[in-house]
Amino acid sequence: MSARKAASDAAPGTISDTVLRQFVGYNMKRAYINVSADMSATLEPFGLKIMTFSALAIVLENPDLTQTQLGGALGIERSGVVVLVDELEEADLIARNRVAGNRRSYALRATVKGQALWKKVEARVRLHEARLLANLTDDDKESLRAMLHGLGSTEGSSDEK
Amino acid sequence: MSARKAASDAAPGTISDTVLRQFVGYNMKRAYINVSADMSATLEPFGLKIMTFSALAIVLENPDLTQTQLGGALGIERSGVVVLVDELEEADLIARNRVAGNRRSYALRATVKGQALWKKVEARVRLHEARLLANLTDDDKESLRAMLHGLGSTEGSSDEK
DNA sequence: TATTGTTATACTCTATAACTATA
DNA sequence: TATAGTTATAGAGTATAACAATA
Repeated sequence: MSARKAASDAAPGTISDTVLRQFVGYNMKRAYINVSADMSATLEPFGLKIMTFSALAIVLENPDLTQTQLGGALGIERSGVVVLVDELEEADLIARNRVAGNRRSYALRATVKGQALWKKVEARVRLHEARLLANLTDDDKESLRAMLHGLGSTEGSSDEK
Repeated sequence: MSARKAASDAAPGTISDTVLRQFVGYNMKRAYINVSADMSATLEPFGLKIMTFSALAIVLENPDLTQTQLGGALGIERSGVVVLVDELEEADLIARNRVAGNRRSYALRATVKGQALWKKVEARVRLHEARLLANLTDDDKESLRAMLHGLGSTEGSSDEK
């Protein structure tokens, strides 16, 4: 017999992915699938999804911003913002306030209920991330966060020299 | 005046996301959006997508594996594997070979064309990742890759104590 | 004319469930 | 009965394009 395993009758777990695991992108995709699933499960009891959670955070930090600005901050289109804001408004977590002198846009602001919910959710998410990253030192966690932040900013380094 | 800016008439770029950026998960999502867009653009000239690229890699590394095994390695359902394998077979990059003694499953194997394409694509993707991570030291790149690998394995640390 | 919010639509990715042909 | 592959379908998430109201 050769050293090559007969993959077709081997157990599922014996399949290797050494080549793919050399790429940062592949590891990032697999990591994000796990992290986002955990995050979704954490938010679900609060009636939030990843994007409504994110939108709520931006609105709290930037009171009276417009929907277009919210979309810019979240990196999504205006049409997508409508859905998020609808959902948050429906849950009475943020309000579409009219702004004097400009009837085209809204001034988005978190409600008292939205502020209260945020405090609870934020604490819960922090706890959850701490568990998720329990294997890492504090330095490693901060290093990971910072490197991802660098990769997640506006530029994509696509082709510009 | 106070330190609070009037967000509603500020330029779009002035919206802050300091709170969200504290979370690893948010940075990972934003990073993955950028990285995957870059990756897709890199693969497109080769007629590959992220998942067909990944599937090709797994098949090359595990000749004669089954579709179910491929799905296990990629973390997707069997029904999704069919689409990927259809696409790779259509492009003559892998073949669904019959296996003696079991007419239920296929033995997947890369074609000569698939092997040749892989060499070119792999080199191109490596180059691309190097550019994407150009701001990081070699140690940082490896550290990032390893931490993501740790987060992207089977366990999700959801609720088990 | 340009901008803000909105709606309708479509596309990508993936899971679920039901089916077939084998075992 | 159980398994491998397949098919149909549905859902989530998001983008594109066209539109109305307003600037």
